[in-house]
Amino acid sequence: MTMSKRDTYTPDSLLAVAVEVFNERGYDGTSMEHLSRAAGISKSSIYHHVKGKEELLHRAVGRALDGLFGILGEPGAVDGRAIRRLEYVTRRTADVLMDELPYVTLLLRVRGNTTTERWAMERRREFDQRVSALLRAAVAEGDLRADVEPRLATRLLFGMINSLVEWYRPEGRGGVAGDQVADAVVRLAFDGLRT
Amino acid sequence: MTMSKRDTYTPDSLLAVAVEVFNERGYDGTSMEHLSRAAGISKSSIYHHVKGKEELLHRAVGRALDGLFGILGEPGAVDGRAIRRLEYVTRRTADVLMDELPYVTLLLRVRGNTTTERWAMERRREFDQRVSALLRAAVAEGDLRADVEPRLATRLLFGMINSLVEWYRPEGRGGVAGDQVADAVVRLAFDGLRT
DNA sequence: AGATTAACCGAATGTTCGGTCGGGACAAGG
DNA sequence: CCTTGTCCCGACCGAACATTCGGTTAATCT
Repeated sequence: MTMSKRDTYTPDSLLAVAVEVFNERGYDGTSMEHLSRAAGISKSSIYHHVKGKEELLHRAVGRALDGLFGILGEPGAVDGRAIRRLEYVTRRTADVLMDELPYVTLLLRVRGNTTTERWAMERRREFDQRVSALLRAAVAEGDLRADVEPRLATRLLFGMINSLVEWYRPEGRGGVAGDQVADAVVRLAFDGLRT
Repeated sequence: MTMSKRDTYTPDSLLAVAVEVFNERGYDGTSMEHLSRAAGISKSSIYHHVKGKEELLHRAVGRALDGLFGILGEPGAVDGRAIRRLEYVTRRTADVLMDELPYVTLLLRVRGNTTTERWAMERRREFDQRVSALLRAAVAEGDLRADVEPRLATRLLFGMINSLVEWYRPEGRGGVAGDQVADAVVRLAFDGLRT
């Protein structure tokens, strides 16, 4: 049987706490003191698990980016007609956003003040470009409206999806199920609000 | 003829500089030192024009909120069928976002750490609720799809519009004209991407 | 039992923060 | 040309900041 070890922090479990605080107060607005209080250990103990504040940020945005880029390798994003692949990526991006909500939230808010933040922004732009290419392909195949510039359409599409991090809260009281949210995203994005 | 006065800052012209820096580095990530360098005057001189960092934030978000609430009083937002009013508000919100870009950008990024930020968040929620009511009315009149929860639809709609602040840059090189952007927003929101 | 080590802490480090203070330059009005 | 008020500066302050350090505790290993 499994031994019950002392209840202690790992870099990852500490990360989970830190990311919550980062999202509440903003990365720059969060002090190590805030983190220590939220984690229930002293400020100096945090440095036993991670090198510093920026390592926590790096781990968080790295995890978010892994989730997003993972989508692009899935069969549904690789095979089939472009519009179907775009629909798939749209839905799965919404899924990943909700599954990895705090990590992606942090990713979408970095402003480029540190090396880590600039790296995150660059990788994120890369992801956007991959999706933009998909959208252009779908326009070329005649399945998407051609009267809106593809880059503009991509940005508005992501704007809609990414806004999830501003208001979506998992299940529980008053929370809509993730499936319904993802459905709504795909429906509105492709067919619009009108009857 | 008019006298040529000394070239000097007013609270408002200083605000314009400050808001740019706030948006680049984030409010918390911006020090008074950063502001002074960007404005070309010393840190202490800033305090001659404004009471402090937070007053700059307050002025900025106040201006953004005035712009947004102004829309709700315009004839196009008051008279006519609900779907037309919603379309009007959607387009005008996009317009205001682009006209007052740096100020609205700051508004959409506050996280609630200070009194000013919490006040801004509350007034913003108020605006969202006014639009949400409009959307519900349009659903009741049968002009909008009923298979997506109105609150959810409102959030996704705003998500799309508000994303403007993340990428729209006025005219100039590589910048699309504001009119075309607003057109695209309304078209995608109401009729979707599909052909 | 004794040695090792991961997990932790309180106190202190140097740095940067938002903000203050006393004074200097300079235009306008007398 | 001398006051007055505006605009600005360098020097400074206490507080808060991220990080380091020397040492303590308590599991685990031999």
